[in-house]
Amino acid sequence: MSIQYNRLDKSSIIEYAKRLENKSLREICGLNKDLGSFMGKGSFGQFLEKLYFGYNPNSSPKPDFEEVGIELKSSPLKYINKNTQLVAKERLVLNIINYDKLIDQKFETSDFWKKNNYLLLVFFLHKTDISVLDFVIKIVGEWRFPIIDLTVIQRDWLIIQGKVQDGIAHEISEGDTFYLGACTKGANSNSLRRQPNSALPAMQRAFSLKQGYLNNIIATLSSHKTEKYGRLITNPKLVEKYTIEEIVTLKFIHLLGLGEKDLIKKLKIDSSKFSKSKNYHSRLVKLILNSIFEVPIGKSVEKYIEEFAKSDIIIKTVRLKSNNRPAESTSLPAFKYEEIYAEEWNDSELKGQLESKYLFVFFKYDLNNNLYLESLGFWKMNYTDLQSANKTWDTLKLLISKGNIVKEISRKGNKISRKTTFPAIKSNAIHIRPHATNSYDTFPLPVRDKVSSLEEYTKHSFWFSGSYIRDEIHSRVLGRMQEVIAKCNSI
DNA sequence: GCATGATCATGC
DNA sequence: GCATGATCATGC
Repeated sequence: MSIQYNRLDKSSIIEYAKRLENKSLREICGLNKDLGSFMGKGSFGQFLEKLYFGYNPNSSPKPDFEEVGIELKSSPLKYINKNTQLVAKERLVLNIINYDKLIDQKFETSDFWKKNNYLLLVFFLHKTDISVLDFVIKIVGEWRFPIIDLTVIQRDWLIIQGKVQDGIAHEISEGDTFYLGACTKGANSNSLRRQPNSALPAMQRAFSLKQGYLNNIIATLSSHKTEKYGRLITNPKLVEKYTIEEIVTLKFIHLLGLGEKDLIKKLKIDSSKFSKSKNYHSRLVKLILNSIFEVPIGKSVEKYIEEFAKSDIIIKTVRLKSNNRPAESTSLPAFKYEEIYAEEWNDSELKGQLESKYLFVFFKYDLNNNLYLESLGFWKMNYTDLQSANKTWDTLKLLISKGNIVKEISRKGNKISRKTTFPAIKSNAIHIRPHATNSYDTFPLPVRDKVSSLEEYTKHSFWFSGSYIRDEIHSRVLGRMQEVIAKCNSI
């Protein structure tokens, strides 16, 4: 095929790219044979550049279409909600961070901004077991960051730069930031890099757009856009003055210390429909958030409030006893044994969950045993704890792959109770517990369990341990909230 | 009173 | 019918 566009003309490039929609590379490039190795994560992008746009993939710090400042990026999509909705399969990985150069840069003239301020995005539907040449391209469009997002992104960039300047590039986490992350690039010790201001090596990282942010881009570019969003940040002036964290905290100040019943009364919440549910307090918190942030009925605050959706915020509600110990540990969604068996830590679901940004809301029992709203705030797991979670995950994976799940079976009448070998609560940040409707609610095992001979086992999930919530999460959230309030009071 | 296994109400 | 976000129940 011939390549028909003009590198010096923006609209010619965009128009040419648009022709990809609803076609595969094989179709549009008229290929009738395979081209060797098509596996590997970046290969779609490489073929797109080489076969369709006719230039060789490079790792230049300049945009791909240098003359007009456009950077070409491709990224996989997947279907969710029973194949009705297309969403990003993963974050969008941008340029690799050069730690040495980053520390002296200004955002406006940084490598990140020079390369990525004007993106041409090609989203394709990912499928396993087919050649990348047959992936169907679903959405093509140009993207420039809206000014209101840019303040958040610039602040994110500064947070990442700050960690590198402080010699803690090895402690960077995606949970540090809202829209722009710094994700690891490469899976093993070959991916370690030198960092300035510290002798410790750091994982190689690249700037990336969070999955939630990408989903917002997808909804915006997609012609079927029906999603409506609400905003925390209603104008650029607000976000110049306050961070997202401060905006959320300030909205809550007048509710802190209020008892459950007062909150329900004050915000006119109807909690009667779920008063017997075990997730009562979580539901109550969601309704409180809906009321404060004016979320329409039937929508969730995580998906409706644009800033939460774009930064993949996970909301958790905890009841604290008067000694600050949580009444219960906090669960993550149930995992599939087969997935743990098949995945590596760096691509694991757990790592993704633990690198997220959380919004924790704490209720506490007063001396009369009444619950009141005590504190709230954003939290992300630190580097050391993430490493300890990695060990817990490794242990679990080993047990699953050896079929060493059940330690002991006991019977009482017709009730069977089983003890597992799974990592226990101890002093660990996370542990593993059942998470099922009952013990017959199971997921298949990749390897038959040796003791019980079971081929499927009660659903389990990872839990944040009670002592970890008290010592790490709650104390950080409370301290941070007090700092934020003090700072805002002084403005 | 904690650790651990078991289970629940509800929404989509 | 299952995922969700938890709490309940029991033994040590």
